[in-house]
Amino acid sequence: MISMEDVMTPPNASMTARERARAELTREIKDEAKRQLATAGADGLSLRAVARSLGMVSSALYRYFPSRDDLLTALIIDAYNSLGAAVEEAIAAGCGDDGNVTGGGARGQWAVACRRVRGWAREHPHEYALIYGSPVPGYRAPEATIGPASRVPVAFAGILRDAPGAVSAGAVSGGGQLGGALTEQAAALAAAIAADGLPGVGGDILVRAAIAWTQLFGMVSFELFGQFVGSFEPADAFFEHAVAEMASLVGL
Amino acid sequence: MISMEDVMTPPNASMTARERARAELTREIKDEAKRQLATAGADGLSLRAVARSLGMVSSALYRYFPSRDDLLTALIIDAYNSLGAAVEEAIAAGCGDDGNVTGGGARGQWAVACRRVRGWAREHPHEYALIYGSPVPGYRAPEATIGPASRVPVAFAGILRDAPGAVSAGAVSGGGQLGGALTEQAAALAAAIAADGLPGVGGDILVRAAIAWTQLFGMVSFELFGQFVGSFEPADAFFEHAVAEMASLVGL
DNA sequence: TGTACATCAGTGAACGCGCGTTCACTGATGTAC
DNA sequence: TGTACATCAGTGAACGCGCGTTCACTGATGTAC
Repeated sequence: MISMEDVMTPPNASMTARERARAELTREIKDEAKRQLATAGADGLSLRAVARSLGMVSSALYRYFPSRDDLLTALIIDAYNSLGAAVEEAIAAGCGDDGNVTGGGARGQWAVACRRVRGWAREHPHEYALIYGSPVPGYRAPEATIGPASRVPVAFAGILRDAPGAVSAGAVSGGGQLGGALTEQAAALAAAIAADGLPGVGGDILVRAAIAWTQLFGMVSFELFGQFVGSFEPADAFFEHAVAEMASLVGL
Repeated sequence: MISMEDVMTPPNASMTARERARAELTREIKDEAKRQLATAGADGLSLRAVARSLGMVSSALYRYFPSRDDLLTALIIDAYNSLGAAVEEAIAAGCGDDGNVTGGGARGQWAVACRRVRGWAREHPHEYALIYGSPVPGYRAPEATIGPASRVPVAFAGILRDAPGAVSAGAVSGGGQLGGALTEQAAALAAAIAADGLPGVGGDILVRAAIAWTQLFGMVSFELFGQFVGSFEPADAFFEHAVAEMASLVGL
């Protein structure tokens, strides 16, 4: 069996030549696989084609990934982490995709985070499709993807938590108080997040973060998957407008 | 070549036996193909497997669809039309998925339309993935899909148009006036729609409809594609809450 | 420092599979007179 | 109403292709003494 460390470990001075070669080739295999996603999609990802591009024989890949699905899983985890890190860094730097400094404050952070998500998606459309597109039939994402997948929503919740006046913002403009079932789900989720070491996020904030999060990814998916063709394409102006509207909706 | 009429024509009394058989088998092929989408996804859709299930030899399908891509196109058009009709009917009837009559008015219509979209998607998850999921690599949707694809957004725009006070609602809560580029795109789109025979929809309304539309499909996609696992699942309560919030956002 | 053994990476052949599409064909259905 | 011909539906064999995965193997790298 091949452990997660094989997939994650970066090259390191204290490694043997064998270990260094292994880490490097593992990365090269994933890089080539990502390149192939672009032309064939997740379904068409072929171990044989990857091996061919790397000048290896296809059976050699089984030294690195025990099956095609494990390679897919590694790509999915990489994609979530890449997007998550990009968003976290953008929020921390308070800097947009285009280099524009957007005035501080939670509303500015919100805009910056949205732009970074869109920017990342446009830079890596096939990795985006891999994680936010239709599921690959017959493939079930293992537990290990859950953590990386939550980085973006958690980052969004963080923006809302740090917003002035967030604590008392139980009721948003139009929806009134949360319903009973939703309150329970949100509280359970807040507890789970607190147990993971990120306390201080109220359930109502999580609900608003989820609304913002779904809206944002709805827009990005529509743009990337071609639903805007013939209407709001290019989507830049629409995106900026919608981001501003959503900021107001979630109380920023 | 096989024309679109072959794909669309329903059985009819004035047809010859041959024509009736052809219409019926065309439908059966599509039905079986839809069933297979569920297990294999769009990429895995196989002419041979469809033929096998129908007790035919694979080459016989070429009498009905000139290639696998043409069959896919027919399925996509069917799916758009099925969803579009469901939403239009729900709005006209003012009745929700669950049979609840939601009080009249634009806000009630909005909720009913949203529930119907979600309901249809949950009833036909694989057809939903076909039209709103990641694009099938190597497949380019032909022009013929554009009309059916626009039925839902047009229906949403219709709700907003008929809302009291819609005409003067140029500025929504948080975003202020539309930017220049967005105003132009919206105006062009409004003109295109008017030319198609559905006049009276202002550009600002189209922008709001698009915001609502992306939010709605973002939620439905997240639910169907598994992004809510471990948080707002089941998504019913969250969905209802978000729909109410969005109604306010778009001025209903 | 040098040797003996264990571990690992990569090879090449093979297995068994399913796919889309073409083509010459047979037999049934439709049409024109 | 009956016959002659044209059109169409479905068959079965074949082409050429690529895939994931297994397995016994060779040679290089690492480790323990």
